[in-house]
Parts: sequence; structure tokens; C-alpha cells
Amino acid sequence: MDKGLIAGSTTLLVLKLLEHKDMYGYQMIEELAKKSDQTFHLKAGTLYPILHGLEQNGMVTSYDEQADGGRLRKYYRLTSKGKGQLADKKQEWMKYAQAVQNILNEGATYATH
Amino acid sequence: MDKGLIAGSTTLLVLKLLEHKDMYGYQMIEELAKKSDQTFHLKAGTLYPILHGLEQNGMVTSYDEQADGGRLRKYYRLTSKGKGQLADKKQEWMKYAQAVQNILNEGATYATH
DNA sequence: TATTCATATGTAGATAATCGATATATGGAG
DNA sequence: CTCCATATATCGATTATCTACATATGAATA
Repeated sequence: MDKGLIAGSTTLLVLKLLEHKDMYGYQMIEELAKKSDQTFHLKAGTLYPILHGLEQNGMVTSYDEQADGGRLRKYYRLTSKGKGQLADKKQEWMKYAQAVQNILNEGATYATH
Repeated sequence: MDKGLIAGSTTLLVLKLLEHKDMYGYQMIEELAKKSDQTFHLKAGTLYPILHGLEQNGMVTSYDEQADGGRLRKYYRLTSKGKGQLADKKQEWMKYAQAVQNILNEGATYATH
């Protein structure tokens, strides 16, 4: 998958993952790959700086929690400000994707069978 | 419109514009803005380097042609190699956009009216 | 016990794609 | 004759991703 394509939508996807439940970084990487049927392979070196930035901007808060085995995980929770950002970015993406789709479909012939 | 969102799909859109007719750079910028209902505002400083790159890679060829007024325009024509590239990038974009869409639609409720 | 692997977070430098600014030149309108 | 739309072009800055590296824990295995 082309690196450039991912640009701009990564933050949107991260915010979306946190919409209904708190998650930790490593979990997000796995879940994105699974949910996208391996289309996305977000790298740790990409994700963690994004999470730090979102926290600094007040879009998420974080807290540490012990896993069963004793491992420490850093969970992220979406703030109300982050929910607003998610809604904005979602709408922006929809508009953009629709515009690309419209252009790509031009000149297409449709089966009428 | 977020700059990052554009990344990765610009080349695809340029190739698509040339699918059915030859065009010159300035014309592509105008047509993209019009066709996308002002969602895209591709800048000259972005487009021309892309066109040069496509030509170097054999995706397009170019020729000069005099406009009515006498202005010189540089037209670009899609090669068969470029057509292949267009098909590849189109498929890649569709797959990517569908994956984003699937994730964004999770947890959505649907009106049943 | 030592080693290796999956888990888990993190930083730094390289790469790529876009933008803004700037430059040049022509033709039409005022 | 000045200004603006047209038309192409280059360069440096910005931004977002990647690769590579670093650190650490716990489980499996040799």
C-alpha cells in the first residue's frame, strides 16, 4: 500500500478507534490491520508520535494500567474536544473521498444486463 | 481541505484527467477544481513537477501547441504504460478508500424509518 | 539457565509529497 | 501603459510517513 495514500487519514482512524472504548497503542496497530483486512499496517514509529501529539493538543488523555501478566499498558481515552475533532475529520474525509470517486467514475460505462 | 489528504491521490487524478483527452497543465488545475466542486485546488507548484516526473517515467508524452490567441501550451498525452499505471492506482485507491469507509462506519446506526 | 520471541513503548533520521513564494512571459482589457 | 488572467517553471519550507534503532517485560523453549 502506497505510503502517500495513508497520509491525512491516520489521525482520523486513530480517533475513530477510540470512539467507543479506550485502547493502548500496540492494540490499535493490531486492530487497524485486522479491521482493514491487512490493508493498513500502521507502524509503531508512526503511531506513538501521533498519540503524543493528540495528548498535547487535548484530544486524548492517557493512563497506565496493568495487564493480566503484569505488563504495563498506556491506555488512551478520547476527550470531548477529541470527539469534535473526529467529527470534523470524518466529514472532511467523506467529502474528499466522494470528490475523488466522482472523478474516477467519469466516463465509466454501467452494466445494464 | 487538509493537505495530507491530497497526498497519494494527486498522480492518480492527473492520470485520470488524461484518460480520454490530451490536456495542458493549467487546464488540469481548472478542471480538477470544477469537477470536484472546489474540493481540490491543485497548485501549479505541485502539478508541474508531477507532470515532469510522469514524462520521465514514460507515463505521458508532451507536445507544444499554439492556442487561438497565439499562446503556447504544452499538452500531455497518456501512454499505454500510463494507462496501466492509472488502472493500478485506481484499484489501489478504491481498496484503500473502502477500508477507511468500513472502519468509519463501525458502530453507526442506520435509519430504518 | 540462557535464549529467543511476541508484546509494548519510545526517539531520531531519511524519504516523499504538498504548499507558498517567486520568476518569467504572453495577450487582452481598461 | 498598466494591470490581470493565462501559462509554465523552480526552489525552499512544511508535514507525515517510514525505517531503524533502543529499551524493557513476560512466556516459551532449548
